[in-house]
Amino acid sequence: MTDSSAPETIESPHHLEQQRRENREAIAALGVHPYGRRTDGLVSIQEARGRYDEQADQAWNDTPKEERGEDPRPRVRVAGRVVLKRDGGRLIWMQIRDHTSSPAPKEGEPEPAGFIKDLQLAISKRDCAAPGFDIAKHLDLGDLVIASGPLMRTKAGEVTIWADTLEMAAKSLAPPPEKWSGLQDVEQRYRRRYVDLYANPETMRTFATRARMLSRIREFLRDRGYLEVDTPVLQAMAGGAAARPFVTHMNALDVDLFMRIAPELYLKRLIVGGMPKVFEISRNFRNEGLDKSHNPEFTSLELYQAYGNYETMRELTEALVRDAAVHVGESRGLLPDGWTEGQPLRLPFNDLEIDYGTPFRLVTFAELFESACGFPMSDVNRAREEAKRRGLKHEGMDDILVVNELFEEVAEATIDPEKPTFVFDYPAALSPLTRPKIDDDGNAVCAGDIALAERWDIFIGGMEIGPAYTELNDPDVQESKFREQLAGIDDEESTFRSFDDDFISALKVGMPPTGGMGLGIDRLCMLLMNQRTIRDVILFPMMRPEA
RNA sequence: GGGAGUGUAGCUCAGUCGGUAGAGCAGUGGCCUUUUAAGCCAUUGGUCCAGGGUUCGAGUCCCUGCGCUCCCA
Repeated sequence: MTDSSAPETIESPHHLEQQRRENREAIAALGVHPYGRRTDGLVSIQEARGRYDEQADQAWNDTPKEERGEDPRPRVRVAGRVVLKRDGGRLIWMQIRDHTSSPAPKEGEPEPAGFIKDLQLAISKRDCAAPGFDIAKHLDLGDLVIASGPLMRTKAGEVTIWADTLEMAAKSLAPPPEKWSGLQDVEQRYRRRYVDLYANPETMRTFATRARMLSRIREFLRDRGYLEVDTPVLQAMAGGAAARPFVTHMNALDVDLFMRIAPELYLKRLIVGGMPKVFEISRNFRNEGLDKSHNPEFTSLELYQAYGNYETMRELTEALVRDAAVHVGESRGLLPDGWTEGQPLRLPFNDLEIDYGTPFRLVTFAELFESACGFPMSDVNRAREEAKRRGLKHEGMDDILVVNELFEEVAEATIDPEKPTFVFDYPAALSPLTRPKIDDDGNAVCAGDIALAERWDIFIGGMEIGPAYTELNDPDVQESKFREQLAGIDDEESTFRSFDDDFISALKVGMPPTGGMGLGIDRLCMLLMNQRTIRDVILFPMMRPEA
């Protein structure tokens, strides 16, 4: 920075950054590199606290200074971000934070499960080796430091590293959020997640839990013999779901491609090829709106099992969701002591207490429709009247779409949100990739005139978490389903019907009877981690680009 | 798309009836070797989202636009 530009810099809104640059220079002038170096032997704050030895500390304190020999107190080396600093002249106190630690709860508030408090450092002019004390003098809140020394407890009872070395790990040039209230601005929390993560440790906990949940799901599936695979994100045809795709262009081949809206049609090709049990935890992309349960890119689990059906998938899904709930509940300290299979396991979600422990509820589409609407879904004329009365879309729409509209508006709302619920046997016309339901004699099963399909959807906490099918494996029926066009279908639904010639070819090779399911991972995270919006379980949610 | 709310210092927020822009934290300069959101003294820091209007005078009232949040579709 030249002298001529200095006045301008001081006038600029970044004068706080300028002051930090000056502190960086002061540290560099001590011969210390302000951005640190490789450091081995670090322990987390959680580990450091665990190593504190009360007896050794007592023994040391009880020994007169002149009789002291080897210091028996455990030594640790810890890295962290300076979140509080109290400069006491020749003794400087700091609190440092890492991914395991949090600020002390406000007065009167309880400590959350697994709470680990930020760690205190004492940097004494007398006891800390040069240039540690001089570094400490020039530290700003937000700087990253490495301290080592014995673990002791102060008069006030605070476990502390009485540092004998203090090293610089990185200078922070950005002014940190307010030390007590953290980063509150919702938009800034998403845009600057790197600040949110350290300033609001609850955010760190949420994403650590999400990662553990995903590991657990993979372990659960691996243990049951499912193979994790990767299928194309860039697809010439976006199939397998009803959604508007993102379009992109591939220069080398000069073709337009779509970002996948679902991996379904590729995973089924793998079943054709002879992989018996596959799953993919995939990022899908849907060019639609943003709201508290929709992000344009989102994570889902899709899974297929040869020689299974939608019942197989129900059993698996219930076990998987319960297993995830147990593990998340455990890590949040919400699992009742001595919990065993079959007992209620209630996890909070907003105002709800959702029970993942006892068997999930099973209900058919037709039953739910009739109990909510007061007449059977096969009475399509009443359905039309009812839709009209309620001001729902109905004109120019196929009967079955009117029934579906009514189901989504009226019947779904009657599902107990505190009780995970499988809704079975959707109308076949709504499920073009699903095998029609047949009885033991091979006859189509209908509700009145409406043919049913072997599909369920699972609802938890008022959200649809995922569907499952007995997969349609008859290439001729699949081909006619692709060609079938319903009147009044919207653009998104019509992508379901886009004709994938190669997929038909695959089915012609022969796909075994197969059960398949999909599960919205982000929504499952919202539920199990009690987060109100999908943006609180996605590290970098979609935001309008800044101007 | 509709409705409600909101936008003020780096951060968290006040700002009354329209009358010279405020606090806490952070920062800067001091004092302090057991502090706990340390404390004490002094102090820097503002395009009040943008544009227009009303008015002697607008952070405040009106209009338009933009951003963000929540609710509804």
